[in-house]
Amino acid sequence: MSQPQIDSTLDRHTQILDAALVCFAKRGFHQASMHDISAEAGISVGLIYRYFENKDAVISAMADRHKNEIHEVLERARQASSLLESLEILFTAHCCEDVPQVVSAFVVDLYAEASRNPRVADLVRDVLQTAMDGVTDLIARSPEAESAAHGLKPHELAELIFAVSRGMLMRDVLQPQTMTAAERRTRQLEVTRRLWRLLFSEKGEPSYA
Amino acid sequence: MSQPQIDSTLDRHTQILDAALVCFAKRGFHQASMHDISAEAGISVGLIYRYFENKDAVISAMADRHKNEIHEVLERARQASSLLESLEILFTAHCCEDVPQVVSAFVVDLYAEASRNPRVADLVRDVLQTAMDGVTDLIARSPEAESAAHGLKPHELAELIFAVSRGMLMRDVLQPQTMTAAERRTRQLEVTRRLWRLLFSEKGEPSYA
DNA sequence: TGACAATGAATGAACGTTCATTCATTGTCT
DNA sequence: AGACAATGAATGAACGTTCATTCATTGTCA
Repeated sequence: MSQPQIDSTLDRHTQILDAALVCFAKRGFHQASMHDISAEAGISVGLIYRYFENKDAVISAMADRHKNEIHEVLERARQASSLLESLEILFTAHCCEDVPQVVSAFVVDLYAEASRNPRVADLVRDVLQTAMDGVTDLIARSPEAESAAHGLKPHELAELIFAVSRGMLMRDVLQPQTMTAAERRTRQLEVTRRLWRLLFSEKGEPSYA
Repeated sequence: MSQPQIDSTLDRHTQILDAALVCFAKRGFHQASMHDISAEAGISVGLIYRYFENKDAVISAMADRHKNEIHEVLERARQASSLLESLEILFTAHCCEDVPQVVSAFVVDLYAEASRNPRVADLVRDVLQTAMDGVTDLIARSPEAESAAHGLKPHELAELIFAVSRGMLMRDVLQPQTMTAAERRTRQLEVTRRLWRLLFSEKGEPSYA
């Protein structure tokens, strides 16, 4: 009744993008065809073009949505009660079972695309900068970080943290598809805790609070 | 004179693969056409098919060559006189100015490809495992690693090191193309030294030998 | 209310293009 | 001449994109 048009339009958009995410993760941006996406979404090809100008626009919209999702993850990380917990949220965001917020294969593809598409590169750089600023801030405010950290500045630590995060994401795409989201999550958490121990625990001191 | 056939065949192979690397890095595996590659190599399309069964075979051969290059890098790292130097070699291998041994965009693409092509995934996993075993060994033998390392085992340290390495590689593809190899190298080295400081230096102790 | 007009979401066959691949032909040696 | 390297026009499949057409829904009259 209320805004039936706008609602259904938004639904169509997300419906198409959801389908696109599946297809892109499965076949990659340029191997996934518009027919694949329409089939996955259960609609006709032509209808996609009512909502997106062309295939590039679908890719751009996906990238934009990714940006928003990263911001949400960052917001959740910011509200965590400890720095370790924040890191755990950041490192495991891409292996959620429910809404596949961030799918590893998609992100790796996104970076690959960024390497040759300046528009995508700008967007990814922007997302990264925002997220890194957020974590830098998180570290600067954190009591744990003060004592440890080997004399490294917060932004230097953030840079390392994000490097590890991206690196684990890349590692994740090599995992056989049989691995469940829960198993991936466990692996990620192990590495996160090791990194945390390295970054913020006193030498020799056991790191469990 | 001596083995003119085998020699020229080998040359053609590397000539085609060199061209393919340029094209793949520039456009990606599936956007780079066989015509692009033939033009880059300065030969005809048909000739590629004399040396490679099809496009997939070119991609596989590229992956194989990447494997060998990684092995060479690892060998160089192994012969370094200190662990720090080894790490520096591993982290900067992809921003060589001369022979572009490992090009960031290509490797990111390789991982993207691995996420959907099991053959490529097996190969990349294998390369990674070998390299990580090598570094684990390097760490285990290193005198620096004994005292520090926060109680982490060598293979856990190696895992972190490779995560950072991959993460920096991903970061590298976001750098504007205007950045020279030397500038990239400098950036990489900065991060490498920070990581090293974190991993192996005594708390508070300045890390320059 | 019931008949009819208008709308625009949705379809999918068709179009032009691009691409991987083939192969008849040409060039280049000994 | 014979053998092999190399060419690039030709082929057909697959792709992104378009658009004439359908039809359920909504609005408008009597």
